[in-house]
Amino acid sequence: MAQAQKITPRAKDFSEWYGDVIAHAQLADYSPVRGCMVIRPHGYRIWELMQRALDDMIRATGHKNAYFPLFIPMSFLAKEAEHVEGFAKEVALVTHTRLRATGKPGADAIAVDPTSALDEPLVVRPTSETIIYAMFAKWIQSYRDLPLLLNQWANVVRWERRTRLFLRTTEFLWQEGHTAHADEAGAEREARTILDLYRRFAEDWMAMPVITGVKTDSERFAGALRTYAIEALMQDNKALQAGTSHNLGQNFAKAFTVQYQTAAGGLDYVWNTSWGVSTRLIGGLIMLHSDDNGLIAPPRLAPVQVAIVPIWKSDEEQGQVSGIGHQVKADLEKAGMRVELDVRDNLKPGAKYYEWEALGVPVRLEIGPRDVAAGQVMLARRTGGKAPASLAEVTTAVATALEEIQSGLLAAARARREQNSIRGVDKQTFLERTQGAGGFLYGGFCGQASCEAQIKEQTGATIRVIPDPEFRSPQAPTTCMWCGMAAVAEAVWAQAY
RNA sequence: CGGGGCGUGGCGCAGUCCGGUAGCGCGCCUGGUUUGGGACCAGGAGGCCGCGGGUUCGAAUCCCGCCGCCCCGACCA
Repeated sequence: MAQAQKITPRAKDFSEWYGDVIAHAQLADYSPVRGCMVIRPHGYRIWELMQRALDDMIRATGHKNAYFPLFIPMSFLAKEAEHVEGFAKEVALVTHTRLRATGKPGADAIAVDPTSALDEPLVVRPTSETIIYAMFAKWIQSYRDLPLLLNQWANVVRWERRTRLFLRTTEFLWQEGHTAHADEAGAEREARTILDLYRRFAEDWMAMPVITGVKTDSERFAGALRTYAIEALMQDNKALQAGTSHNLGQNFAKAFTVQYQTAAGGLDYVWNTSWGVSTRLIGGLIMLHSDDNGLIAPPRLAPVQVAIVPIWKSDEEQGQVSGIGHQVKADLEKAGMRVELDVRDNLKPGAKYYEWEALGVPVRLEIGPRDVAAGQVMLARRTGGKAPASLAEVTTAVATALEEIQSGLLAAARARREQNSIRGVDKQTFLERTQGAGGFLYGGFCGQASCEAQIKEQTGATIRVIPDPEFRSPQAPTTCMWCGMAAVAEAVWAQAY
């Protein structure tokens, strides 16, 4: 019996499983350049669906899209002290503009033309604060120009030492929002609005429950006053920072002289925010929902929501079930669903099932002669379960299934997260969990950076966030779970991607 | 940058210890029979054995040098 290459089970090796799922679901492939990936059509479609939903939400909150250049003068990066510090070690530089033929054979046939050296090297953007605020300085004169609310969809490059498909690639796609406000309250409100937007997107579209909160200084964005984040817990009990929203204060405004005249006639610096989510979200989606049979895509972001597999023996049956398949496909598409009809005749139905499962398709409809006779189709859910559905009401049945799968995935992920969250940890429990099962560990924090650093060094766990009130434990911890000194806040620790 | 693996048809691997001119499974192509959970038969296509040197009558295999990739850590969306 022919068997396709199997996906490594999660329990055996989570990393291998992750890579296998991506390969089997045809989401991405390794590129010839180390650390870069090719996003294949099935993976890119997920990104497009994410983009569409997020873009609608970003517009609905008053933001406009723009596009800033890939190249940034190197000197710009130096203008904000913390910012350089944070990114200097991972930027790609353009130093020359030409190659020349050498007349040598093979790989030596071309070489950098030394006469083409740039006077000032260009940085390939690792993020766009510097170039955007340089432009803001030109565009903002008066309080009447504020707030300025922009977003861009772009690629950025960070020369990370170690990469991982979707989670940390040298080049990645993202959206980065950049705004300017007249006062601190405006910037703070904006940073919070976006954090909430990200949270809604994660939960409503990705079926990914997140906890929100503020980062400690050590995890703060380079150049920001405060960094807020949404954090999700993956199936292996490691945390994923899924999105960040920064209140930049006046740091960049001062570095790039972004000033405006106040209503009273004075001159003041603007308050900025920046925020982003990236193709990393796709990695989160994979690690959150998928199983040993491959991807499980939440219906709202599934490139294919319904796969129809006709089953036949004779030519006559083939014509019949295919005909009904086409009809069902048309009906579902009319209802706005993304549908594929699998009429390939070189594969048995079972082989097709495995394929569509690996691709993460939430609902599969099987139509065979027996179903035709009974006026029904078989509706199989990627998350488990198979039942007949009347042909007359198949659209409703599928729509219901998709909604239930979507909400079921969110509920399951939330239950798993809560099961793997421990509140009120003491040092002993903390050590046990970080060496073993992992998960979100809630406990008191003294606020000392040195304590935080020691915990990281000894356990690999970091404070993911100081959680927002909604996520805090009913009883606030009074002492630091590590050093025993008075706690200034409750923190959520985890080992993270 | 440290640690561990690995580079052999598209993919996954065997062959390497003990040199003799490349093999298996999947996939692919053609034809036929099949089709309710990964079909079968027959015929076929496809390989600078990572790269460069060396030893040898002869190198995937031995020696020297290089390069690359994946996984694990330190750094990060």
